[in-house]
Amino acid sequence: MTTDTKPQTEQRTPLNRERVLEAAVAQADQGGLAEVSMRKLAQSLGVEAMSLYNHVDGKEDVLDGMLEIVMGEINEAVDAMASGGLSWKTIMRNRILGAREVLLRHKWAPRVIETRTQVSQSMMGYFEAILETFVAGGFSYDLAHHAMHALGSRALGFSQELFEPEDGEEETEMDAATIQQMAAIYPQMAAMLDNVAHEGPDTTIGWCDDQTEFEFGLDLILDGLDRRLASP
Amino acid sequence: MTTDTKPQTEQRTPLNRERVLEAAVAQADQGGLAEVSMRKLAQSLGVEAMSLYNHVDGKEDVLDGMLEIVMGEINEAVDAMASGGLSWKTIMRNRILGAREVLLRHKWAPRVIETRTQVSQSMMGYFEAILETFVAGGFSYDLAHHAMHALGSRALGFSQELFEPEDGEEETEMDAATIQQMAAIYPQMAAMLDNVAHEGPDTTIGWCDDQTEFEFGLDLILDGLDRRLASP
DNA sequence: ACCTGAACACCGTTCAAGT
DNA sequence: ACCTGAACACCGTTCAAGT
Repeated sequence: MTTDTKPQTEQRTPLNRERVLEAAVAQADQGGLAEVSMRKLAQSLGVEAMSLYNHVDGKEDVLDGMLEIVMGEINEAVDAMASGGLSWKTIMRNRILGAREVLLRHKWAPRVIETRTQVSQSMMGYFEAILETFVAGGFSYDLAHHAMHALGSRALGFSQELFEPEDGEEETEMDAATIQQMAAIYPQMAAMLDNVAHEGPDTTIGWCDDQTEFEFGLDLILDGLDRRLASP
Repeated sequence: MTTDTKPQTEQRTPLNRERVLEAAVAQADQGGLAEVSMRKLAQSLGVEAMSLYNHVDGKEDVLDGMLEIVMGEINEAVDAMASGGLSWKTIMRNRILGAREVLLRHKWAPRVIETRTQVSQSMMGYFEAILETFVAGGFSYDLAHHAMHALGSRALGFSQELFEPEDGEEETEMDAATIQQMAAIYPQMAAMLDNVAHEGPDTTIGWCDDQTEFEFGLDLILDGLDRRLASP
């Protein structure tokens, strides 16, 4: 090993925190959160699981770090949107829909956010910017506070969908027999499904346009806030 | 063993699905979801983990069953509230706040709901009743559909709180130094915290009245729906 | 300074064996 | 019919040992 040629095991970049976290994000983006175990993550980096502990404090630290990357992307995408001349409502809408676009690239992120026990720096930064927008729009701190609670996870671009199949899962197709059976027990549900389904191309439980529904709910809240701002 | 006296190992009730699920709910209510592993659950029933598989299909089936119990409680508490003469908005509000009360007794339930891949019978029943209320209130199926998406998890009585510490965790107390340090980086956040904190008794991150905030957000949405109903 | 192997204390689950 | 012990394939993590 006195030559300059590569040894048979190529490990020129000697692994560091950043590379570990980027690998974790890539892994989760591709195969879901289940693919991010210390062992599988190490394997994807060509190393043993125990080596990761030299660069990272443990599994929780990996998840924290993954979110830092995502929040970084969000803040980057969203800070450009606070251009002057627009109403607080437009700025807020753009910001939140911008955050949503980033989260759609990292579908695992909401589930990780929900399990954090500490608010991270970058998340605080995001909410500071949100709050700035409210205050600049004339909100009292009290109303701004209510507003942030009312938005909840919608501020970050996601909402709890209760009928959504898991990421990898396929949507449950419904044949005519199933629908008829359902109609007997849940007549209103069946009628609504029938009504909405006929507007779309196919008859599935996943018949909803997530983007449309997200914007409907968001606008409902923003309009509501606008009204309380006008007449407190 | 020909006598009628108890044998030394008392196992007169010979274990069944219902008892397993009830034990699981009790376990989770008391010690959190982490206490519901097949092994620990079995131990609390005085039995080996493998015995559970005689009454239950596996861990996922246990979680499904636990939710069935919770949804049963919700439906029971809530069905009494559809009394005639009240506006759809009042009925809906009472229903949802009723569901919320049940979920406050089972803090683990939202996290389980989020991980379900199939919509259960009792959950469908709940949403059927919600939908009935909308329809009886004059909603088109289209608007009712939007409304249910807009409510999201709020329909069941919970909303994604992003700054909430984990159930067992203690709230992060903030001393004057921390607040001052925070004020430098997040001035708006600090100002809002300061403003809201002075209304309450103590200076903590958990300074928010969850019930008040939940109702604020809920009313924002219900009022918004009312307006779209009046002028479509 | 970084990586590793063996080990520990947990998971959920299967399967053959007991009564 | 119900329960069990041993085993399998996974977790996250610690610790002493290697280079």
